[in-house]
Amino acid sequence: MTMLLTNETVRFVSEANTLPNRTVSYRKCVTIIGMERRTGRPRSQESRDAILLAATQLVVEQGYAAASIEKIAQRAGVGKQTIYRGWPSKGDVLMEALARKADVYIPMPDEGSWAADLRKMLNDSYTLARAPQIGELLRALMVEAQLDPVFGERFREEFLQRRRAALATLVDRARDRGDLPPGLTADVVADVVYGVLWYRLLAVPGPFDDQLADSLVALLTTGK
Amino acid sequence: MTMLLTNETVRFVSEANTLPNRTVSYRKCVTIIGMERRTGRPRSQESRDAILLAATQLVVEQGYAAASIEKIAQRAGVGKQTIYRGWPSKGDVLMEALARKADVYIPMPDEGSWAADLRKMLNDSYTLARAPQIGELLRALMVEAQLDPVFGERFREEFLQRRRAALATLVDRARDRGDLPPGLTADVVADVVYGVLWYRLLAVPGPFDDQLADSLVALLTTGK
Amino acid sequence: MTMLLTNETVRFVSEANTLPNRTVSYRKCVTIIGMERRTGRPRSQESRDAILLAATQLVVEQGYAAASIEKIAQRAGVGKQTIYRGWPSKGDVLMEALARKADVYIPMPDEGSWAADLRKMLNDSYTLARAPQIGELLRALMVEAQLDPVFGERFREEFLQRRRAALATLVDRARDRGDLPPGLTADVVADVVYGVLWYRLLAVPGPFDDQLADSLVALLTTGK
Amino acid sequence: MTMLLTNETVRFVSEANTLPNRTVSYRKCVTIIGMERRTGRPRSQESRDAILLAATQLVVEQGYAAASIEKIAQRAGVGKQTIYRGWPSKGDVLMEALARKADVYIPMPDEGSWAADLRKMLNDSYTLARAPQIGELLRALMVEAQLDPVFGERFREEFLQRRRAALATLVDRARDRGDLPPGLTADVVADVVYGVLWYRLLAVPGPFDDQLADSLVALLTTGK
DNA sequence: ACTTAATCGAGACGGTACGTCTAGTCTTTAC
DNA sequence: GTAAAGACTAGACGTACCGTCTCGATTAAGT
Repeated sequence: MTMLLTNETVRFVSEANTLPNRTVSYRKCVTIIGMERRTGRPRSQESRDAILLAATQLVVEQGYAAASIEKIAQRAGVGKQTIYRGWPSKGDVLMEALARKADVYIPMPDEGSWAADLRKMLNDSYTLARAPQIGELLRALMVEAQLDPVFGERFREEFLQRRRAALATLVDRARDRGDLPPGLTADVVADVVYGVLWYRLLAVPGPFDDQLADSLVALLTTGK
Repeated sequence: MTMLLTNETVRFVSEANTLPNRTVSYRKCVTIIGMERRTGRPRSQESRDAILLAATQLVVEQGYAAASIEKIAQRAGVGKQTIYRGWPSKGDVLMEALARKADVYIPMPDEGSWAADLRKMLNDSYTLARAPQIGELLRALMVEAQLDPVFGERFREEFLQRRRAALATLVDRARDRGDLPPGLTADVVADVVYGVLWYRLLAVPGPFDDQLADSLVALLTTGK
Repeated sequence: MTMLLTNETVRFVSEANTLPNRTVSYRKCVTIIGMERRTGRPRSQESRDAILLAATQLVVEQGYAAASIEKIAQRAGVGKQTIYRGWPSKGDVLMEALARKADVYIPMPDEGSWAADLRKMLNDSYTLARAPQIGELLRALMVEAQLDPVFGERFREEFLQRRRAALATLVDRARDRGDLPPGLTADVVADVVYGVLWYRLLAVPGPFDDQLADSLVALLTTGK
Repeated sequence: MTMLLTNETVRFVSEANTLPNRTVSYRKCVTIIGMERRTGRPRSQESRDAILLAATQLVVEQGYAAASIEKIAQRAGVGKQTIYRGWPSKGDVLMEALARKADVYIPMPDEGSWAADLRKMLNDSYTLARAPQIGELLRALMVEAQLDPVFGERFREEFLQRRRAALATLVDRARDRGDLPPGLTADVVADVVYGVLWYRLLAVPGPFDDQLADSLVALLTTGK
């Protein structure tokens, strides 16, 4: 069988097999799924790293508006084409940069009670978002998702929805334990938890404080 | 006959019998079709209106990324300078366009109880945001606030904070009535109400539904 | 009557009236043919001058291959768009630069005899081409004419043919005087005179010497 | 003795021994001068052929500007490196392509008289240049000689000077026979003959006609 | 048969330039 | 006396090539 593998097909394949949601070069993928390597010079991992580092630095130091492809390439000491070859859009660069930065493991606590689970989840998420580099990247990603609808779709599916799904798992577990306040659905919990997170990131300059987390826990653990 | 021929008029004339769908400055147009020409200066308000209309249309029809100052000016039949003269940034144009569109009066209901007040506030806000033109403008404003920090500051103060303040008034009134669940502060209420609103606007493509509003009311009216 | 006016038609009009063969902006053209001026900021003569100077310097100092639009703009302290606005191609920039340099008046001597006229014409032409800056520009123009066929057509019509025509005038006058060797046509004279000129410019690094001019005069004044 | 052989040294050697002026791979050269052959995979003659064919086709079909190394390699089904390995510049590829096409033997007629020799030489040269594929290649070579001075030097020495030398041989022979018009030197003859040839190729779109050849013969055979 | 070594196609690498678009400013003429 | 028109410098966009550099695979010659 002959088959033409592109980044697109690779991404599809990797998702179909529930692989990690990073943009994956076809080279790695074919290694993973056991096919032969492609010809030609392999993509440079050093260049990839330099690009992700440069993108992160620019966003953090000078803001998203200053993070042009041109400047990223220049700071990374890389040709522009190398960026276009590796990612379908600037947003995807940032999404992978964020994944690198915060190894984006989605916390799946099991602390024994809904209140403790929720508290842990909130702490993890808010601590992450409070880190300045992470916060800047998150804001940039949300902006890019609005400016580039195609990337926006990817961002929602690969980033936002996964976090909603993780929270839904906690909710399901709480419901099984009979721990969940009546009338609370996974969607509402996610809307409140992530709504407040993003709203504080984008709309209110101040940081998250523990008091806010306390209030949310109280809100979401109180039966009617 | 003396006649001022520009590339634009010429192209318009040549297309006049076929495809009149180009943007044409009204000034030239009225000359061609024989109406009285306007003289003097009282162009200002019409230009403002045309600019706000053009900005709204572009954002709604083609998305924020397509709404450049250049295109707004062209569609409005206006010089770019007229825009720069009237507003300090593109975000401010959009903010005024939104104000025109939704007459953005901030609802201050007094329905007799915290639950009813909150419900009314939620309904008003979410109905507004659900209107497609308004939603697009809001998304554009939040993007611009991230890209242009100076405008962002203005947007927070003049738009976001006012809405938080209005909600705070309701909370204060409820507290005075002894109606408010214990442990609930105006800030937490605002974070939840507007957090969910913006999160649904920016991060989740689906519309707000009444069920979500119900859940939020339940959440925010239940004592611990 | 409807009429479509473009820069191209304007150029045609200006040529139809045997105006100087410079690329002419429509603004100047309508002035020439008596129409009103256009609105908007006028094109900057200083920018035009800087562009032509920079182009000449780059061609002369670093050779034609180094004379990119980008470098010309940078050295001239000018936006690229200003170049694209003013000339349809890089070749046209060089053609105008040459016109500036050598005020490209086409010598039309009348020395009383075919031999003297020819000698004068040869001296003028070869002296011009021998000047290093002129020679480099001429070589660049001929290269560009090969690389860009559209410009090539313009170059042939507006530059090469005019010089052939001037020489033809001398030949006609000589024939009227009965001064011309039999069997010599204007085309053959032009092919020999300009053929040798361009061949020495492009193919033989050495300069033109007076001896060569002497030989050509002898050749073209001798009856069979 | 150990010696590092490169294409450059090989060319020097081959020229020092007045071998044919084709670009010669060192493999062939060392065979010629009797050294041991190196190991490794031999260069592919099929690739060389495909490259020359592709280059010729691209120049003829789409013009010189379209004949990039990248497109030549792609059309030939060849890696770019194979081209860079075989020729020092694009001009050299074209020079060999021309040699293949027109087997570029330089005609050395001996027709018994200066007039007949010259006529034969003119006919041969002009017939060749009139062939469309040859003409396009010649124009491309002259352009490349201007753009790439290093190749230009090679082109002048290996191509242009050889043709001048051949013509000079005819002139010498004529002078020996007492056949040459007085005052005519080999250089002047070459300047006129090849000047007209290249000028018609580069500057005048029309073809060479026999009448022009007649006129040149008349011009160059007439004593003062 | 096995090693050595240079070539092959392929294609990524850091760069430069292309021609277009927009930002925000500046300068005319028209009304 | 302001508006439209549009030119100005500046710089990013995404694409095409440049000449170089890996890759795995191929192809002889010399063990």
